[in-house]
Amino acid sequence: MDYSLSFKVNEKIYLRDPEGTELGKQIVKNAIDLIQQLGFEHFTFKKLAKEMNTTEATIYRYFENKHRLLLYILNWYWSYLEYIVVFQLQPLANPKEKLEKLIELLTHTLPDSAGQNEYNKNYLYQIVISESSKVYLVKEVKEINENEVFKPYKDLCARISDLITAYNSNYSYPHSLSSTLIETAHSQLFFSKHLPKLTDAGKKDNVGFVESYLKDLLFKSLQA
Amino acid sequence: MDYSLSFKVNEKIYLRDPEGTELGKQIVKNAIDLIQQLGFEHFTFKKLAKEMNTTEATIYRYFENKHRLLLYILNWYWSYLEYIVVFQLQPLANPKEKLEKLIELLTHTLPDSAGQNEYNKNYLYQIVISESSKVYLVKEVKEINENEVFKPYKDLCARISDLITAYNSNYSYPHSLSSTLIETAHSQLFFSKHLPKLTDAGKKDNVGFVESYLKDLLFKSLQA
DNA sequence: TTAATTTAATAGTAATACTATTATTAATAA
DNA sequence: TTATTAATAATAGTATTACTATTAAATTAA
Repeated sequence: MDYSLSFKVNEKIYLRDPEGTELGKQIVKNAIDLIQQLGFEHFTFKKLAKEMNTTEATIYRYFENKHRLLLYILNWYWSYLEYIVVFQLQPLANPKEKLEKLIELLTHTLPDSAGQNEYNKNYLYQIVISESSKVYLVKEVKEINENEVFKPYKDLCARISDLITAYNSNYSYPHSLSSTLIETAHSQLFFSKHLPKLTDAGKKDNVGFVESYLKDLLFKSLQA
Repeated sequence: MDYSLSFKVNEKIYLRDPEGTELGKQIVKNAIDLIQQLGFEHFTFKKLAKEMNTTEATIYRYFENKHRLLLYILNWYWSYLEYIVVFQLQPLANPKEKLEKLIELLTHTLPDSAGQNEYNKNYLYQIVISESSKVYLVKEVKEINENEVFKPYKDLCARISDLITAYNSNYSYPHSLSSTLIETAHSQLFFSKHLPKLTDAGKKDNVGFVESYLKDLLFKSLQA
């Protein structure tokens, strides 16, 4: 098995493949750092260019705009997460254990793998929590979706859906429950940190709290 | 009982109370129409001013920026929704009926009430679905939250939490479940319309689908 | 070695977000 | 009633952002 771990992100997302050049990889790496630092609204190509000692125009040759760059980063994340889910659940014996492990993966930073790419996984997960919904909550969602750029998210969702069905084949909402688990992991982590009154989290261990809450939600939903 | 239905929105949100003048009311009304039409990213004060035959600077005298204007609109929505929830559930006999009615309210456009204000409730609900998370998913959330501008959302959440506890006093996550129901109502409605593979919705009646899904999620979570 | 091609930088423009100043209108006091 | 003050809105800006056309430099191919 040829073990080259690279995720071919849908080429409709970029103008020029950032994986193809050193400069391209640096753009993505630095973008992850800067988006997490500034937030997506305050992130601009000019600031990114300055950070990298290059020019705005150079970045525009790789990505049409900052929305596409964010979409690229999230596609990479969703693809990587699906890969991790598949490989980390594979050795587990039964559907229940698989689902428990899944929740743990959904609520944590991506584990590092034998790593060519050197994206900061913690920053990446912060971006996923705070910025990911901004790639689809836009008026242009229809046109954007036409190029299959949300496929990795849908694939991940379908994968989780299969795990759910394996655990309880009578459950009627496996895809909705999958997307709810993903989205709720993010929103509850965000709320427990910034707007704790919207949760039941205590002062410490937000991650443990969200994990418990989601496991409760999941397994009660799947009770016969 | 003096039945003047006006929601005093936290005055930290605006520079000048839009309820205080005819022009102010028109700004909010037209903003709701235009944000729903263009999406928040493409909405600008210049476009709003043009729509109303006034100037950008005039709108800046009411709201510091478009984020504050969106926050104002959502505060109004959350306050109104809490009011509707209280009054529509009050006559219902038992906690189960109340929770069922709650889900119906969460998944539908606000009902019109004996109405001075003439905001378009359908547009308002579309904004809630597509734009509401953008008011808190920002780097400045801490500073923004310090002025209590998310209080109506927290109050609504606390109110729902009480209904949950009334139904099952042993449930450990009433606040988180409340915010999950609210957020999931929006995301599942959005997904079933624009990214249906993330849901189990059929071709028609998305609202009915989301309603069923949320009721299933809620009552299974609260099973003894 | 020259020509073709790729790549990146310069130098823009149009739109957006916001503000300082001035003009106009309305309210109040003399 | 008129003068003064205060409130309000419009004009005319600036700085930043988002994006592009053109040119220069570097690389590769003939």
